[in-house]
Amino acid sequence: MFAYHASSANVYGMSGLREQKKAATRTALSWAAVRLTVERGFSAVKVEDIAAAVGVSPRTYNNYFSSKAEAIAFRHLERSLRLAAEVRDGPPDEPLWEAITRASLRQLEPGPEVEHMPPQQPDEWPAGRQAMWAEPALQAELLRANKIAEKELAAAIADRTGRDPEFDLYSRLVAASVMAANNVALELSVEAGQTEPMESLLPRALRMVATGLPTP
Amino acid sequence: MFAYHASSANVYGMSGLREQKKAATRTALSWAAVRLTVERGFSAVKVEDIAAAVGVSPRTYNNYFSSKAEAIAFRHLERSLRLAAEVRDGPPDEPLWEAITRASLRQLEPGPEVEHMPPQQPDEWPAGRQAMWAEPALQAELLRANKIAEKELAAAIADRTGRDPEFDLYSRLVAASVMAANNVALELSVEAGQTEPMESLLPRALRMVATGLPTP
DNA sequence: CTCGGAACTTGCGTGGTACGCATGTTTGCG
DNA sequence: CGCAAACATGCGTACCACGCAAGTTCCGAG
Repeated sequence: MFAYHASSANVYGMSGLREQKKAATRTALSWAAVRLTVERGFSAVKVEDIAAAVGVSPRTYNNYFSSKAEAIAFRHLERSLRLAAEVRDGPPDEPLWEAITRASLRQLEPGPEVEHMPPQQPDEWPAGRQAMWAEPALQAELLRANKIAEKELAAAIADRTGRDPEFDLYSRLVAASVMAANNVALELSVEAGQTEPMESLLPRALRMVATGLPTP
Repeated sequence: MFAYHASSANVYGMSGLREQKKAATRTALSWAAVRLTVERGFSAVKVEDIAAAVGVSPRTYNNYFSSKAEAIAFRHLERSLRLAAEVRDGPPDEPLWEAITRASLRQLEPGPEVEHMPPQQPDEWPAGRQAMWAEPALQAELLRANKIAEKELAAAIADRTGRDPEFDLYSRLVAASVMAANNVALELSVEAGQTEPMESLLPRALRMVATGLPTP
């Protein structure tokens, strides 16, 4: 919880050398956690391994993340928070749903950390990735990351439309529905047998929730 | 994970005396976990306490639930699964969104287990309840329960509308949006300062996601 | 430049959790 | 009635989260 808040602060303002180092360590830990989990499986990865892979003590690991799942979900959280930030910082005259669609599509682009991409067996990556998502403890933490981002998104939407972010039903419903559309599109595209690319599936889903879901 | 699946089986078919006892024990454990957590706070409750309150060994507790959070979230899961079941088992000629609204409102009614209601200090209950929901580990597990129910709901909707529950975008979007509306309405009503009762807030939210969310 | 305090890292110790395994007990069914 | 499967339990193990105190690094004021 603390780690989450501290991190979101780092995403925006990291002035000193100290904070840059902290952000780098947190990112490295999260990335190592993901990589090792995909390679070996969740329960086969010890906290000690993750810490060792980054070169810090296990105790330090727990200063950044309060659980194994949180470390893995951190990258997902950052991506989701970028969506909210994109909506907030986009051109103010842009129609709301255009901003949302643009921001959602932006999430698909790989972040700036993929340069460290070290999958030694890229062909084994998808299977491990799928196994990772199937882990209950992971699912729970990823959903929590989504909800944190949803709260930010609701605030951004309330800002844009000049509403009280605290008590407004519309902002919250839009935020929740947008996250839902994103998740549904992602799940569908991950599952085998789906041919439609995210670039068209995601806007389609967003248009559906925006215009309504009458019984067909 | 196993506990969740076994339980959903019990909700529907529990024929033998054996299965009834199992269901009773699981419900008792879950209820004890909730009660103790509300009274004392999450981290102040040991697994040992929950097991002792029900009269089983700590080891048996872990045969039913694989974590403290899972036990607490179990009641929430059951309620959410009832929503999906209501939609599935409602009159087939009922319009989809009417069925959804009816099923959602049905969730608000207290389940059949409230007869065991033992809050000794009912005035302290709301505060403890709110503290419980604020616990990160709990949030994560509750969200996972929601997602499990969402999957069931999507299947029920696909059934009703004669679609393939596996690859259909519409069913999943409706299910996800309905859960989102339920959650948003619940959150708003729980937070202080909200005067509108759930009985009108929830249908309003559902109508909004059903008919669309254009920029106001 | 340098020095003092704040922030960060680390090792140690503690309490708690999850679960495999083996054993005794209960239940359902032929 | 009696057996096989399911279940409860105790024990032991590995792991994890975190408080505390000591050492180390960084930043900025003087």
